[in-house]
Amino acid sequence: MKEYVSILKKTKLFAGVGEEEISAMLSCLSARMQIYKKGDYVLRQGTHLSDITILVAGALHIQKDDYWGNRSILGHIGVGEIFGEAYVAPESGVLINDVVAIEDSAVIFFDVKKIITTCPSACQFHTRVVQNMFFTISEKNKKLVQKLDHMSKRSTREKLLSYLSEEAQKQNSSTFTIPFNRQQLADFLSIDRSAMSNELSKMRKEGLLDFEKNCFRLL
Amino acid sequence: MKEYVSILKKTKLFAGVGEEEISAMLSCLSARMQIYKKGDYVLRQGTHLSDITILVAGALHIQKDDYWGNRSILGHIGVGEIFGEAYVAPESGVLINDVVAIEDSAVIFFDVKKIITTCPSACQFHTRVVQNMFFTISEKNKKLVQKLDHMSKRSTREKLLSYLSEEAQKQNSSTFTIPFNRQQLADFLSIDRSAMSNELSKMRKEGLLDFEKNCFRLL
DNA sequence: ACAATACCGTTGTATTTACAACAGAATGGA
DNA sequence: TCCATTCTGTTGTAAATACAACGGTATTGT
Repeated sequence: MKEYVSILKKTKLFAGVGEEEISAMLSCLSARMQIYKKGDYVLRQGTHLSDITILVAGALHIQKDDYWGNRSILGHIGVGEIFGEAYVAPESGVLINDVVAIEDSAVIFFDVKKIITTCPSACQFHTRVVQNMFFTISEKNKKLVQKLDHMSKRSTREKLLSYLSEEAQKQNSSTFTIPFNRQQLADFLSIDRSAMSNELSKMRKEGLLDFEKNCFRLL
Repeated sequence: MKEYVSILKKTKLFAGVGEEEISAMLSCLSARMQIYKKGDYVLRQGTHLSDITILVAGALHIQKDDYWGNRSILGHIGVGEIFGEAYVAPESGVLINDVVAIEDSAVIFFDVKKIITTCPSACQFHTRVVQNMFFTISEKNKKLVQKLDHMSKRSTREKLLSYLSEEAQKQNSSTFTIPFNRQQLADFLSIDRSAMSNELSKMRKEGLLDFEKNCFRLL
């Protein structure tokens, strides 16, 4: 786990906390790490989770497959992001999505109860981490609201533009890359892949945008 | 504000805290209350918010209207529920939705920073409230994930069944009422009202469910 | 009590989307 | 390098949805 402390230091969860304090807290909070190969399930729908988790290497998708194999992707988790935050409350029930490694990945699990019930004055930086976690979950919340905003659009084109605009804004550039291939983007926006490809082509013809692979530019 | 302490006592945010402690905390946290008439805007898209808010009377909708007057409803807030939790983080930006009173309502605003930065040992129950708020935001998070689950369904029928099933489960009964009229339900699920009415009728004919006004029964 | 308004279901038509199939390009492994 | 696999854009058709319009029924306010 030691090798990832420098990664943790850069995350929002540990913002303002030094590497040594992080190391100390890892044992104090009885954190455990797990390695996954591309394609492995990190968490499975229907199971319980009482940990908060943070990705320190690789990338994950939070997704769900129905009976007919139709997949819908709830979100993409990059290095430094947390997940499982919707299930920290007691009686929050079971997971309603799978979490899958789309690259070789490493995940650290923290016992949530230890984080929030241990007296914050125990470690000097504990208070800070509690605050950070608070804000992180709130940000996550906003992300979900934004995704709902895309999904509430009625047409394929509107959904695409809504999502791409947000990415451009988030990456602070009209040229940006997205963490999805075509099928994944379609599954993320809950639209048909071929219809989406079609719409992208039309928009390119109309001069609204340009793209190559997963790199896009809004015009 | 005094008259709503008994309401606050029943909320998840103040679970485990007595009425007297709540009264004490209200001033300690410099809470302020605001009254709204049906139809009033509680919060407006594009503005900043650094408070966490709790509804103590009435009902609210979190919604958004586009240029053409098409409305989409993100969520319904009932008495005891919090809102604005997605914007407590510093630099979380401006609101992307309006919050509107759909009945005469009363809202209490708390300064988030005071809640989480004041030393939790100051008031005996402060720690408890911080934990409660933590869990409440997490639950809110789960709610959003569930709504995304409905919205990711491809057809009108699937969206309806997904939503109605969740309501039945939440209210622990196959007979239940929903807090929306038809137009609002359509705006909530991002589908066409007439198509929805049509689909509901079909499902009733098929014996899948029954309904009258906003009272439904799954069969 | 009555008028005005809002709500709900229904229908028909135009538009959009889903689905299936395919070919060329890119990618990855042996 | 070559073969198998995946990824992407395109097309045509079937199916679903959006939109507009309408009448009947509640609801509201005066």
